[in-house]
Parts: sequence; structure tokens; C-alpha cells
Amino acid sequence: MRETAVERLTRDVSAAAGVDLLLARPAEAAHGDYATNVALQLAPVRRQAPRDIAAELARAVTTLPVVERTEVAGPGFVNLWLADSWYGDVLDEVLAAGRDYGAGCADHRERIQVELVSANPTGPIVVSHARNGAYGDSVARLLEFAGHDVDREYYYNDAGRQMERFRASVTARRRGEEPPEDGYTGSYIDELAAIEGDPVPPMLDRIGETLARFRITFDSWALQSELQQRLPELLARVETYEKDGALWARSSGFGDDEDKVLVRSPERGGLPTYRAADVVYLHDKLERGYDRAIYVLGADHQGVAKWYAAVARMLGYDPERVEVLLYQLVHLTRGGEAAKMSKRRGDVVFLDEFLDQVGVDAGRWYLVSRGPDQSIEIDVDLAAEKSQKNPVYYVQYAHARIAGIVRNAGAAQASGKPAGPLSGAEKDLVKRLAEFPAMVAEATDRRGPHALPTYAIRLADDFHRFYHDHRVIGSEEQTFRLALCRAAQNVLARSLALIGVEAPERM
RNA sequence: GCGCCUGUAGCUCAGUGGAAGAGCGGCGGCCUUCUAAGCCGUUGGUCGGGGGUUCGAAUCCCUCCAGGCGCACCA
Repeated sequence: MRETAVERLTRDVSAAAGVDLLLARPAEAAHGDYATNVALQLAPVRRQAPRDIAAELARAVTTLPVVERTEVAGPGFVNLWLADSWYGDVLDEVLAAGRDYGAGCADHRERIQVELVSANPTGPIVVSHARNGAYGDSVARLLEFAGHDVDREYYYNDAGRQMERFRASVTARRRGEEPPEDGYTGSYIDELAAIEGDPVPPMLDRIGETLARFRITFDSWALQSELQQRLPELLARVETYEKDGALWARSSGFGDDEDKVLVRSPERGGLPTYRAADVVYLHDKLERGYDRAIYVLGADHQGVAKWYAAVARMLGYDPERVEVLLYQLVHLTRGGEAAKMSKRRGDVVFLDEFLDQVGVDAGRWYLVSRGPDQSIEIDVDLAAEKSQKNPVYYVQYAHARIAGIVRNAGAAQASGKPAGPLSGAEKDLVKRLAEFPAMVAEATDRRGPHALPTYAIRLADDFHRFYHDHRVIGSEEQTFRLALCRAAQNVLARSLALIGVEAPERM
């Protein structure tokens, strides 16, 4: 990634000051455009009063043409005010980078597989799967934007006990019999019963359609039954032992909390477990050429996070190539009452119904705007009403407003060169745009796409304020302000695209 | 009992060592001008409690309290 405007500024200020320092945007405008706390950090080392060091640094930094003035404040902060020309340069950079602005933060390009959703096809996708999808897909989008080569895969079990019950439930329905014990019911079972043949493929089709509507598409679908055929070959490669008639993996010797059963004892059916499939699957992923395999799992699977790393070690792979992303669960309430999300009882909220109520944009925004460590409660009865207050519309509205200006401006010229003294609102907007690359890089690094909605709200906020008291078209500053609009529109659209939300031209 | 996560404004949540924030809600203002789904003002806080480290802690460490999720020859 090319050096960003803030990075260059940091480098120039460091050089002038003769010390490596970091610049931060103060919360209050009165504290300058940027500020550094380096004098506070140097004070104990140099055994000097922090304010004395700060004064010295401030004098040195003032020699830079880009620095308009400085100030020593508080216990020893150095606050900087920048010349208008700096803002113009930043704006020109954003425009020149175009759609690539903020892209390519990856040190080196990796082939990455993100496995997400992976709900067994015993029923339609429900809201809790949607969080997995919204989160995992946004991480995947961030990784792609960073320059990685990303594939999305959906893994499902078409053979286990759960699936047998599912098939038996459909079969019973076809014969007009009662569903088996712990079987599945609901209108979707009736629909599947009306179709000939194995109900699994049509169920998967429906899941794929729902997820596509939620703007998640998969590059591949992996079947557990196919993988399991290669189990004998892989079993030889991991450390195992027999106990109580079952075959165990000695994963505790490789960083796991406990050993895991790979093949059940004869009296329990003697079949391989899901964990056995994990071994084959991880081997398969890494042998397919992925540098990194990312698993997106709900916090209820927290216990297996160490297992995957242990599997990698047992197979002789670097465990760094395996990454487990956990997110806390989604709890549904209905008028305050807890609604259990059990597919078998049909007491669930399907993603399709949820999207009918709140819309795709509000749904994706809502599910991705909380940090993955934060659990989510959704009151199904209030969801539609609440979605009307979703900040996504605030952000989309800013984008639509800009789109209107750009549309009206037609082919008019846009340039970062300021035509006159810049206002506070104009500077704030440029500074916000300048933050984007670092924000995206951090969100990618931390696998935290929830930074995007937060940033998008702030950017929209800065734009709405600018819009309120600055005329663009027909003003003397039209060329500069149009550039500002185009840049803001571009970054706003990118912020939304990275979380799978549309940026409308009109509202 | 053990492990992971959470506790910040009335509500929902950002903020992983630097000068406490946003949205929604409440109250009061602003539409002859590129979109009022907007803007401005105001109301609001023992950052769960207590100790520690640090010049400086919502942020790091210890401890206690409260809540969520795990701890299968289920997935």
C-alpha cells in the first residue's frame, strides 16, 4: 500500500522533531488538527519536564511549511494546526486512488479460505446463522480489499444422525405419518415432501438463495461424506490410541484441552465422529493450496477452537495457518419473552422472514455493527419498528445526497486545490477521509468489521454538517467542494460495500 | 467447579495507555437555496465494585459481584 497522507505527515513531523512520534486526532477541535504525546513519553527518559520537551519540539516542527502553527497544551501535548495546502494534497490523493483508496494493506498476498455459515441443511437459514454470515462475509470482504485472494466455502454434513432425522421427517410427511421422535416439522417440511427424491439438494438450494439475497455467495460447498472417505489415509498421520473400544486422537499433546474421539466404539455404532471429519477437512483445505484457513464459529463452539490448532500440529502444519473467529450468540425475544431457536419445534425466525421485515441493508448493518465479542438480542416484535431507526439510513442518505450533487454537477471540473480559506467543516471532512486507510487496515487486522459502521456514521456526520452550510454547485469554491463530494462519496460507498450494504444514488 | 465472553448516558452500543463518545429517546430551535431520512442547541456518566502498575487507566494486572456461552463416543 502506498504511504498515506497521515503516515507521510507523521514521518515529516518526526524528522523535524528529531524523534519518532505518533500523531492522533484530538477529540476536541480546540486541541488542533493533530496532536502528539511524545513529550510525555520522553520526559522520564530524558529526565526533563514534559512541557519543556514539548516546547522544544513545537519550535522545531513549526519550520515545516505544512504546519501552520503549534501549541503546547495540558501536561505536555503538542497540538498542530495544518496549512490548507495539506488538505488539498490529501484530497487529490483520494481522488487519484479512486476505487483503490485504502486498498492493499496486506504485507504479502495470501490465498485465504473463509469457511462460514456451514449450517447443516435440515432447515432454512435462521437469524443466528445470519450473524455468522454477516460477520464472516464482511471479514472476507476486508481481506479481499487488503489484497488477499479469498474463497468462501460452505461445509455441511449430509450423512450424520441429524440428517437421517431430517430425511425421515420428510419421508414420514410423504406417507402421511407422524414425524419421528425429535423430527423436524414446519411448512418447509411439507414443501420438501411434495418434491420427489432426496430433500437435501432442494434444501441446499433454498439456503443458497436466502444467503444470496443476504449478499453472501459461495465459491464452493464441501460435503462431509465425501471427505470422510479419506479418513483411513489421514488417521495414519495423527497420533491415536484406543480406549473403551473407541479410537481417540491424542490432541491434548498438541495444545488441545482434551483428547477427542475419532471413531466411536462398536457398541455406539463404530462410525467416525464429526471431529474425524475435521481432520480430513483441514488437511484438504491446506492441501488445496490455501495459506490460511479461517473458521467462523459461534461462541457455543468455543471449546473446539483449540482443537483445530491441535489438528494442524498433529498433521505437521503450522498452526498459524488456522484461524478460528468466534462471535457471541444472537438471542431472540418476542415481546420480551425468550424465543428458543429450535428448528425441530419450528419455533424459529427464518432469515427470509427477518429480511422481509427489516430489509437486507438494515439487517446486515445491524448484525455487523456490534463487535463479535458482544452478544446480540433481537426482539422480533420490535425488529421492523427498530429498523426504521437504523443508522444505516443516515449513512445511505448522506451518500444519496452526494450522489445528487455529483449528478447535478455533470462534467464540471473537480480539484483538491483550495480556492480560498477552508472552513472547519471542510477540514473535518478531509481529515475523516484521511483516516480511512488506517481504519480499514486495523479492522482487517483485528477481524473487526464493526469498525466500518462506526466510521461510516462519523463520515456521514461530517458530510451532513458540511452540506448544511456549504453550497457546492455555483459557489466560488465549486471545484474544491466537488472534489470533496466525489471523495466522500467514494469512501462512503466503499465503507458500505465492505459490509455488504448498498449505497443508493437516490432515497 | 473449570474455561471463554460481557458489564461505559434512560435504551442499544463504539472506544485494546493520552484531553470520556455516537445513535435512539427527552426538551427547545432551523425548510424560497445541490434531498429536513438533515442541521443547531440542550438534557444526560461513581466507564459494575475494590485494590495495584503508570507522569497518565474505560483500556494493562489482581480480586469480588452480576449476566451469557461452553466443559459428550452431539454438532
